[in-house]
Amino acid sequence: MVYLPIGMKSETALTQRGRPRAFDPAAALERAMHVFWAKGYEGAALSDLTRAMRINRPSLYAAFGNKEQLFRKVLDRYASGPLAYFDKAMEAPKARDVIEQILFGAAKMASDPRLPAGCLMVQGALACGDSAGSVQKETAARRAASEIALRRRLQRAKREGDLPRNADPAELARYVMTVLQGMAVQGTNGATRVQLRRVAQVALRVWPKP
Amino acid sequence: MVYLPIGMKSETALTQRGRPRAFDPAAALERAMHVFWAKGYEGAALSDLTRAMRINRPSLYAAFGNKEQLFRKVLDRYASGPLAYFDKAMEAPKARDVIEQILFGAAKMASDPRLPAGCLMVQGALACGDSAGSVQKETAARRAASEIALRRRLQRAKREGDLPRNADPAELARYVMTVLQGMAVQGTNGATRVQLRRVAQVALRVWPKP
DNA sequence: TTCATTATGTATCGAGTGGTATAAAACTCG
DNA sequence: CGAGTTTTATACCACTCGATACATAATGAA
Repeated sequence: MVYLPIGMKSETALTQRGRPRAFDPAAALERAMHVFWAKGYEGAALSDLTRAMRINRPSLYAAFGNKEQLFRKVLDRYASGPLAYFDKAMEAPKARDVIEQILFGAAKMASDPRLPAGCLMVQGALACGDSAGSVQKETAARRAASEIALRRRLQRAKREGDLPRNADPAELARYVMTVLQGMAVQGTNGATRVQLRRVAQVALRVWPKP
Repeated sequence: MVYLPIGMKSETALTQRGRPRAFDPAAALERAMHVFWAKGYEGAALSDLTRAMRINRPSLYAAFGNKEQLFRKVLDRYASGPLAYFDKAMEAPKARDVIEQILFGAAKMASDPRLPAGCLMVQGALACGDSAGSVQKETAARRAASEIALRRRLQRAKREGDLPRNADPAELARYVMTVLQGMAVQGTNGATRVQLRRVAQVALRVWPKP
């Protein structure tokens, strides 16, 4: 499971030396994601994490750094896993489809029975103490980045005549992100998939006809 | 500042005995609210609270019980203070005005420069560890209660012909709560008042004409 | 085998947590 | 003035937190 630096001479190439890992880092990271998702950064104690990941503390530190670095790796995994629907939706040809896929994707994810409720990017570190200020900024920055990406996508749609001339991409993007984040909160409150889908449908009524 | 039990005989009536309080409990509670609001329940350490409240630990425990009871008292204060716009909006005669006042009230509060960003009821205990499970349920229950109150108000509006016959009060109420909670998240991200007002205006476009 | 290397398991560290014991201080009542 | 009562301030408690030291186990290389 060791990734060889490419281009290394075969003479000095290190194969796997020392005692091999007894766990799968990807699976452990997935389990850590669930803990952070359910309890938040501060609410997730290292004992919670190691228990769920089925490794002990030194293994966690050797493989992932420390709690904060583990959380950042979890955020990456989250963005490329449960949140993948977002980037995928951006590739839809029509703006209306982009928004539909985003809203219904969020409704699906935030109420997936196999996953913790809500959204890690929202509830992972929304309000926390000073010691978690760094990860708080990180999640906020990622949320802001999603909004910017969506805004750019809507600006493109406007140039393409896919949105009416009086439409405002910035405020539409912010509106959609607001609904998304609200759906995350609703998810933690136990909202069902049907309920979230209906919220998405209502939210979609504001969409301008092209 | 002692509340006399009514009907007590004047002979045994206790006036203020013992050393008097050196602080104003209402002001201390207000300061505690700001700390919980900014840092969340778990992120607010007792040392943060006592420093902000300008009292020491035993005084806090004597006056407010413990951390959890203090948080519950803070929630009450929050509901009757910064969140008062919500109950007041429910008294508007027309459903459309109710929703407008709620959305613009939230935009105003979540971006008030004199207050922490966002909404205590959302970020106070959204995702947290097991030890905070009780307060987590409390904030979730209060959010749910607000949604029920709003739904009832819209049901009344429908009976009064203030909403079209095909309108669904339950899903409209859930939609409005979703936007509100999303605006709280946007507030923590530093959204300005103008930006939040625009979100409110966009959200209002879904409103059915009566 | 023997050595070097890496992972594991236990046990522990200092710091910070929520909460409290205790005694001095400040008041009212008699 | 005491006597009784309540608050304040200091110091401390047991516990949990994130993080690590250390010895052992398990592998590849020599």
